[in-house]
Amino acid sequence: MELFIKTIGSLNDETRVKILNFIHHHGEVCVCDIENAFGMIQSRVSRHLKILKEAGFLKVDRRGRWAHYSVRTPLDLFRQSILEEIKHLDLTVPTLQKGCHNG
Amino acid sequence: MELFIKTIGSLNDETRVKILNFIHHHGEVCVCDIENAFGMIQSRVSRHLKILKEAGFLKVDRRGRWAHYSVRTPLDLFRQSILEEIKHLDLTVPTLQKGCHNG
DNA sequence: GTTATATATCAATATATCTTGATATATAAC
DNA sequence: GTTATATATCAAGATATATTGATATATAAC
Repeated sequence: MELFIKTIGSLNDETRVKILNFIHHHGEVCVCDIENAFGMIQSRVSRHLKILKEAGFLKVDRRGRWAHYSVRTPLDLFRQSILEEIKHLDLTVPTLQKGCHNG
Repeated sequence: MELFIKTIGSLNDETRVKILNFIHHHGEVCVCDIENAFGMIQSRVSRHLKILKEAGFLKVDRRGRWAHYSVRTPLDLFRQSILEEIKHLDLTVPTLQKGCHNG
């Protein structure tokens, strides 16, 4: 039950649904990509990513100074069906401008 | 997005997950069945049922003084997959003693 | 009509969650 | 070593949600 509630709770916030959809759409992004795309301050983005990671949706790959987030694979069927449902919401996905403060 | 958050939010509470599982397991129950099975006061049960109904999981059939709740059919695949996931949690389902204060 | 029962809703308090700004950590460049 | 950048975490206030007890509504029995 605990993990189920954690998984559900991670999606009980529009911001996180949008961030998860953004990552799912673009494949792999770093924290500052999300800051830029959504115009959010860093601490807010970092906190939401942590929640989505602990809910089993995301993985992190740390390379140098950057933390690269992407959808965890393989993903169980339950989380897959949630991602599908989110995709069907047809949310506007902000464009991704790669290059954090150095493009 | 609004309905998605409403659906997710309805499950972001252990009590409601247990109530939904209880109804799914037993088929059709009235409000007092849930009061009895879970030892909850009526206003609390009524409020949770309303939230689950508005989230698209339950339907009500009012017969006389009683409101009979059951899982909505047909249920879309997304909500079906959530019900399945809840079933796999293997929660303890309280027994159902039919007959509200008159058994 | 009155009385009892089943359910729904409101108001108040308690609890949890989100956002922000500040601070901490960790890597890279120098 | 120092300085700059990327990310994580903490503390405080703001917002949302859960629980309770009281009240409202609606049906049934009398």
